[in-house]
Amino acid sequence: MTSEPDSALHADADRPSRREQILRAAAQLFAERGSRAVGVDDVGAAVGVTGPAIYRHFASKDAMLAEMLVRISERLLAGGAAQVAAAGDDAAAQLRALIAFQVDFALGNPALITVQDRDLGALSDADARRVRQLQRRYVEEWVAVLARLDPPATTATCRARAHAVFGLINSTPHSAGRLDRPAMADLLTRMAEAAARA
Amino acid sequence: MTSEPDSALHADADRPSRREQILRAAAQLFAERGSRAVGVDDVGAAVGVTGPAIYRHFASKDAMLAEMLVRISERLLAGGAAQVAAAGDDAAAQLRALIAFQVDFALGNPALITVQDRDLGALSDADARRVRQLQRRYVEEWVAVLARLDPPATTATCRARAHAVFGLINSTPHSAGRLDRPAMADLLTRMAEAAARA
DNA sequence: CGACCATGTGAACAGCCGTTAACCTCGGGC
DNA sequence: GCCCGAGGTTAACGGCTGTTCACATGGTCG
Repeated sequence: MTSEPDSALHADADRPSRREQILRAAAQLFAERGSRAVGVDDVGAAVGVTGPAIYRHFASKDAMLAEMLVRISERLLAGGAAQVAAAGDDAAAQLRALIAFQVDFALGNPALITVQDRDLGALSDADARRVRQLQRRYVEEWVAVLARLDPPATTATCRARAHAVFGLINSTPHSAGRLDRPAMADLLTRMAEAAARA
Repeated sequence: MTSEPDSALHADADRPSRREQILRAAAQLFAERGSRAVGVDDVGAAVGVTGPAIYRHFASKDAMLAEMLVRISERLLAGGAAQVAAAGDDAAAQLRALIAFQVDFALGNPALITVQDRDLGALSDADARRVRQLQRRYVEEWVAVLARLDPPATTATCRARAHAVFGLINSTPHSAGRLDRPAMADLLTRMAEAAARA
């Protein structure tokens, strides 16, 4: 499930493997219409192939979605941890780093953000558990930083704060387009920092 | 489509009409699993009837969803406009009123909030247009207030700000439970006000 | 050269689910 | 007392769609 010779070798190459093409196209379609409303034929057509060809690369449509969501969660968790580690011991700097990271991710991968919190429910119990665990660990990264910034606050409060900030930043996909990316990044960053301390 | 003798007469009575029961149960189920993953039989079972009985009250499953979303949008728009009107001429007070209103709505109707932005895509083009128009008018309510509070800001910026604040407040459903409602309301209100001006 | 594996195709299957049809029942007005 | 409409029920249809199957093809390696 975790080891894929393909993706390790040329995942983001100029000519990504069919597998990667499919995952990307599927993410886009899932974000637009919802995973349940997208047929296997649609995904195939998006990469110039018929529907059943998908099964040469994935065990099932659900497996596709599962891999997609697990990857996102892993990228977020790894990235978040890295940001905190790289920001030194200053909690304020850590928060800024986390926010910048999340803003960048959300603006750079609107489709993934959308799918992640819309289609989590479509996963099998086992897969959903796995994704939720990764998400929780990512949230804990934030909670730890927020707790250091506001010691008297309870953990529950910090968690709620973190979720609210996610909501703020991840709202991007719903309002995309009107502002160019740098301006949007700037605005979201300022808003998130203000909200995180309120 | 808009006139319903039933709902006008005893919509929120102690014993709501079957229609209302169905709409409520459906909202709950749709929020939990997504409208596409919920069967007509599930909705029926939730109110103690069989699936096809639904068709005595709604033309189709889609019509159910449509009515649900239109109603939410209308409630938000009407409520928002009322809040602004009642807050007098002070833009800051208007913003506070809008935030309090949205926070209250989100905490009081988490299922509706979830369904509204997850299942909009499942509507027919005509219905989707109608809902989006109502939503846009509600957003404009916010944009007008935000513009008065920060005159140099462009309309696009204000719109982005409004969407971000919605994201912040509406994140509630995803993090519900850990904090009791008054505490959550307080936290979200403070965060939203801080974010709206950043 | 020949065998093989990866990849793709079109056809067919199977199950789910929205919707309809035909039939029941009960409470209330002429 | 009878009729009728509102609201339910069960059974059945029909389409959509995930998945599988049998078969083609083309590059690669022995």
